[in-house]
Amino acid sequence: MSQPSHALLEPRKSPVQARSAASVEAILEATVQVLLSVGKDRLTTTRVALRAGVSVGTLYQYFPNKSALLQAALKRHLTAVASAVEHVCREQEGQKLQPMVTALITAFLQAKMQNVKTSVALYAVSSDLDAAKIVQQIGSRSTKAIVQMLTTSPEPLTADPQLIAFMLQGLMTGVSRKLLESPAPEKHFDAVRRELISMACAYLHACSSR
Amino acid sequence: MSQPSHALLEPRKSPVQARSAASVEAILEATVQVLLSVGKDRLTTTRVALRAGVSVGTLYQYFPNKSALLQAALKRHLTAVASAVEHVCREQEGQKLQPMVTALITAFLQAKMQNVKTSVALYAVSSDLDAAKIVQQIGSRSTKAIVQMLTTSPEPLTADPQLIAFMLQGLMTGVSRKLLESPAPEKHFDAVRRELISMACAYLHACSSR
DNA sequence: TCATTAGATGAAGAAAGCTTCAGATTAGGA
DNA sequence: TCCTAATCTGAAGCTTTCTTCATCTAATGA
Repeated sequence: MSQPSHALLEPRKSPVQARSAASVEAILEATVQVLLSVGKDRLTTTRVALRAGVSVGTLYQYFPNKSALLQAALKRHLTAVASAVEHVCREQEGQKLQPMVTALITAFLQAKMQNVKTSVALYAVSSDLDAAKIVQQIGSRSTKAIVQMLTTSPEPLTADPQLIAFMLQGLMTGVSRKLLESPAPEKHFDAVRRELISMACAYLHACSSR
Repeated sequence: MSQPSHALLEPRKSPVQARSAASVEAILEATVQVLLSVGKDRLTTTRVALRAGVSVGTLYQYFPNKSALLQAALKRHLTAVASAVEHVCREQEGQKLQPMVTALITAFLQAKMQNVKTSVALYAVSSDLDAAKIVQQIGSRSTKAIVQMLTTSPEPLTADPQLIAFMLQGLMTGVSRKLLESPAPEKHFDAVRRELISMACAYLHACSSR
């Protein structure tokens, strides 16, 4: 009688004992693994539970349905990336533009490459109707942070910071996605990072002297 | 006895009479509409057939299964975009870098915005295991065209053209996707296009004088 | 006109997956 | 130690969806 079920996608139960927290963790981890090995279409709750080493019943104790499970996994990953971005942005406030974007891009890429497989696996989830909202929602956290950072730079910007942040995000997500989905992401990581920084710097330079 | 079914995803039958060609067209169109209205997860072959104004049986006369249907719809759209890109690239051979990318970006965006809804709807399909292969396959057509175009410019490039093409594609797809998934794509279309060109030009400028 | 081929239909078989729930097991505290 | 609450289990019901195929209708050409 604690909560009327107004939010159908929230966890049904919060872990109290240590073992249940471990179950939730295992389930989320297994979700990514299954996603990666068989794809979203052939992902079944039973399969996830099996891989997690628990029974389906346990899974449904913490996630009201399959969709919620996928969204939870996605949210977890996106939040990690957004936090990383917010962190550098705060750190770089007041700096000049070039070091700013260099730090931003480095941090973003690192967060994505931290667990390449997770990132790739979750692309399949992210384009789903409801999931897209989550992506935008959490993505806007990054936008805000970037805008805030940009406005603290001593170098004046001629274009709308909001627009610049939009472009930078588009650039980073687009390029990193292409990289992650390429045959050997690690191999070209450094070269791509360099180019990414080079492009962003060139762009910002143009923005601050137009 | 015409063809042994070696390719499970190819159409079962090729339209001979006009009405069947119309059916195929209607089915493909309906696929996108259903995708858009209820999302990939709730897309059923029956629903698509209903929307197309044909029976399920007819659908299965031309597509061996649901997956093939989705892939066909995706392929159709990607091919159109790739063709547009190839076309401008050929057209711009020998030009200077700046007009090149300006034309490239303009053509790419136009192809995507031609039918905004189709593009958005198909994002949900594109991230699926098998579909990802198609995306890469057709995407590489564009890469080749861009590389080819770049190498014909009189301005010398210091970086690997392959890498530059990669970056440009990442930039264009990333930004256009963000735009398409935003609340009002048309509204910011022009501003984004300008920035896109600005960024690409700044980048290429850096590439040709480093 | 009529035979033959192309195309369309949709009820129904079969499979697959989601989700539940009644009962078993484990942990924590009195 | 023993009771209570937390957690786990997995067989099975229920629903949904895919896909087939026997049959009907429309077009083509001789």
